[in-house]
Amino acid sequence: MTGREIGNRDRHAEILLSWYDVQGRTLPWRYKKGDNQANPYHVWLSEMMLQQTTVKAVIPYFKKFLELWPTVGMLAEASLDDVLTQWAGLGYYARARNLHKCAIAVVKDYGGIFPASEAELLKLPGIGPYTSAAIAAIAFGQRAVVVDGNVERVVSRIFRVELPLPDSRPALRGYAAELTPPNRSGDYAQAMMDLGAVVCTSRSPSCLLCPVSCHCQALASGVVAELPRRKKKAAKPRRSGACFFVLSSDGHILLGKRPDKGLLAKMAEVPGTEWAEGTRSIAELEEDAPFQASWVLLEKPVLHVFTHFHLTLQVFAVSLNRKKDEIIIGQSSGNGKLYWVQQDRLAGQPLPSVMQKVVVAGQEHAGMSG
DNA sequence: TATCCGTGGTC
DNA sequence: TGACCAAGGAT
Repeated sequence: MTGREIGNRDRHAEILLSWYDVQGRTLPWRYKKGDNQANPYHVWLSEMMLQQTTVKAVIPYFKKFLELWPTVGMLAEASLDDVLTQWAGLGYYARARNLHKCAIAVVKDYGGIFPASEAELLKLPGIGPYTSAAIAAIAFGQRAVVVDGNVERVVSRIFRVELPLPDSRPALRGYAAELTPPNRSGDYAQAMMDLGAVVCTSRSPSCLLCPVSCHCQALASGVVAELPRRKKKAAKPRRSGACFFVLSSDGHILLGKRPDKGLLAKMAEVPGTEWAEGTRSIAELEEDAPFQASWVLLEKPVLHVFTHFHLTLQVFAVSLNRKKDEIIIGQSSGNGKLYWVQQDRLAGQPLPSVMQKVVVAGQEHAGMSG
């Protein structure tokens, strides 16, 4: 290590904080000029939503949650079903279940006041190493080493780390710790993440606009775009199944509730078959309908990509008279009873995006067939 | 340690 | 179209 590089490390935080003071983004969960400190509830809520999720996707959800539940105490008193409903579309629904669980724990164990230490925060549901460090630094001004995907990318470039992720994680964390200053820890953390989000991006980084480009070993070596390296991921398998869209003459749709654990746990669904690898015949799929009816197979299946598999969902549809037919009704995959929901009240249901697609497909079909 | 867990955008 | 990626955590 040369003397110049050591000197650069000392200057790194200083330069980055100056850049942040001018270039830092205005985001709904950041304290505004004139406020002393961010609101811990706002910081926590935003960090939970931002896990593996883009700022753009989070902003409308963050605002909606604050309007509905302005304090952690009010969120704790909400029903899990309401929280899931409002979270619907944002993905990774375990976050919403942990959000609710955590709010209850903060009220019960800490009198509704978030603990300020990284170690205490880490004990709470849904709060891991990244989120505990981020809250401690941003909400409580404590020195904490905040390492997210942005920081990993920035640091791997500054130090030209050739070892691929995730093997490089311990080394990247060590470098991040070296760079983290004792003061303005929260601003520094957000500055690093802003830098990663706006300048030191994964694709086509803007090195000409980078305030710390003179410290960047990857830039000096001409390998910025190649870092960080990552181990190749396995190809996603394909699964398929069917959904059964039932529309009543008085405008109700039949829904079920998913199991308490696993994929899309506790969310609402259009009842259907299991999602298995391989392709079953249409006739075979129809045998799994919740009841006998004149099912019509929609022309186009619903396609959806989950984290670890591709899904092709055949959609069967039927219209019937809810009162006259007094069905019949089978069970959802969650082993619960199916229930009717008015079409204009679907926003009150915790329907994940894949099921929103199914509903839209079914409604389009119903509209076309009169 | 490896796998599971959503979604939308980009190239 | 498909692969990759984004403010990770739980098991």
